[in-house]
Amino acid sequence: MPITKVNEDELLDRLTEVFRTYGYEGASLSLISKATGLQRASLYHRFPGGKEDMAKAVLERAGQWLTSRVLAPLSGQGKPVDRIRHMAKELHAFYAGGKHCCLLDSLSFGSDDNDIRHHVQQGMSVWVDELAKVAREGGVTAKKARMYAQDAISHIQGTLVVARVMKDYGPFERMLTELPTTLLRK
Amino acid sequence: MPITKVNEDELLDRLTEVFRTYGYEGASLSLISKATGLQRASLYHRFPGGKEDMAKAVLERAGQWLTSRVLAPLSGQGKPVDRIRHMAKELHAFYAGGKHCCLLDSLSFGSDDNDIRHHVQQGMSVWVDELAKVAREGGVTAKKARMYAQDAISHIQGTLVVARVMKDYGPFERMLTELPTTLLRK
DNA sequence: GTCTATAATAGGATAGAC
DNA sequence: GTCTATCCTATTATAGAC
Repeated sequence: MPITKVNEDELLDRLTEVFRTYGYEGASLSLISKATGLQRASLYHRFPGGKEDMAKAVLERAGQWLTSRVLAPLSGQGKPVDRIRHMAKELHAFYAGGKHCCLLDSLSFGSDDNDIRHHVQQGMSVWVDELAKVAREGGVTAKKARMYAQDAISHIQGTLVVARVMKDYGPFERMLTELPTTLLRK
Repeated sequence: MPITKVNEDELLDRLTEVFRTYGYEGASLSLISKATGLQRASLYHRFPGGKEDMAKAVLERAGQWLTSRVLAPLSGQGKPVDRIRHMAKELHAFYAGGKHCCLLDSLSFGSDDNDIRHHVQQGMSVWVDELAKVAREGGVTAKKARMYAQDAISHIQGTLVVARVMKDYGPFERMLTELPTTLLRK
């Protein structure tokens, strides 16, 4: 007999799914309630701050995932090219081959000065920095490394937009394949 | 003495601004009313179908803009490389150097089977096709031309996401500069 | 920890005067 | 064509029982 109807991990999975798909404003408590199987009041028990708390928890968890599964290996042992290949494999799983949107996209609409957007910016910033670092270790000059890192994030985000709009996952797959080469080109 | 408080063009400009920034769900009638200076009832007089009508009109107009200012010159006279350069210049203006989001991104969230998303897909599809055409004319094989066109759209969308999140417009600018080369590379 | 019930507010949309 | 006033519904949020 479980103490909670749905455990923390599964709850956050389902919350993530809703925020990814509908964006912050589109993710109504009705949708969230349906997706999680919990009534409004139960959701407020878990997230006293309401929807904003939920979105922050979702972002926090995605950040942890990125850090442990992608960024840590990226700054770890082995040849830079192999570490980038590893990242590509992890990203393929994370975004379900392009079928999942990126929270950094779906949660970055709305007014400039909101708390969620600050979290989003932080997440993307860390990612760019780590990518630039591995490119430098691969022999790319500091200036180019930063540009390539930004371009890589741009390409990831862009192919995910195309995937969502066109239901064409080819560009995303291709981008991942080419990532080791494009990030380390001289 | 004007018959209308705001003319059609300016009205659509302001509607575009709101939908771009806040997305479909985030664009409440209160926000729209404030941004346009028109009361709810006046908006319904102009757009009997309500918010959905407004979003469709905004997409329609953006599509016309794209067609006349970008796609027509793209399939016009002159060397392919010059036509692409021209597109880059127009896109720079259209997206205000990266400061404006793309409607194809902000309006593509939500449930799969909604009318708006179909319009969005249509718009992106035409754009990809035209880009592929000019790449072919530039001597790129049909298969590669399609891939390069998808990549170009991906890169445009991705740099706009990065611009929105990071407030860094460098990647967008760079992408436009490199567009003629990347689209026509052998 | 989850529920039903309910309050309070914001959202989309309409009627009718000017 | 625009307005004020109003309606209905959906949304966020809370109270209190179990």
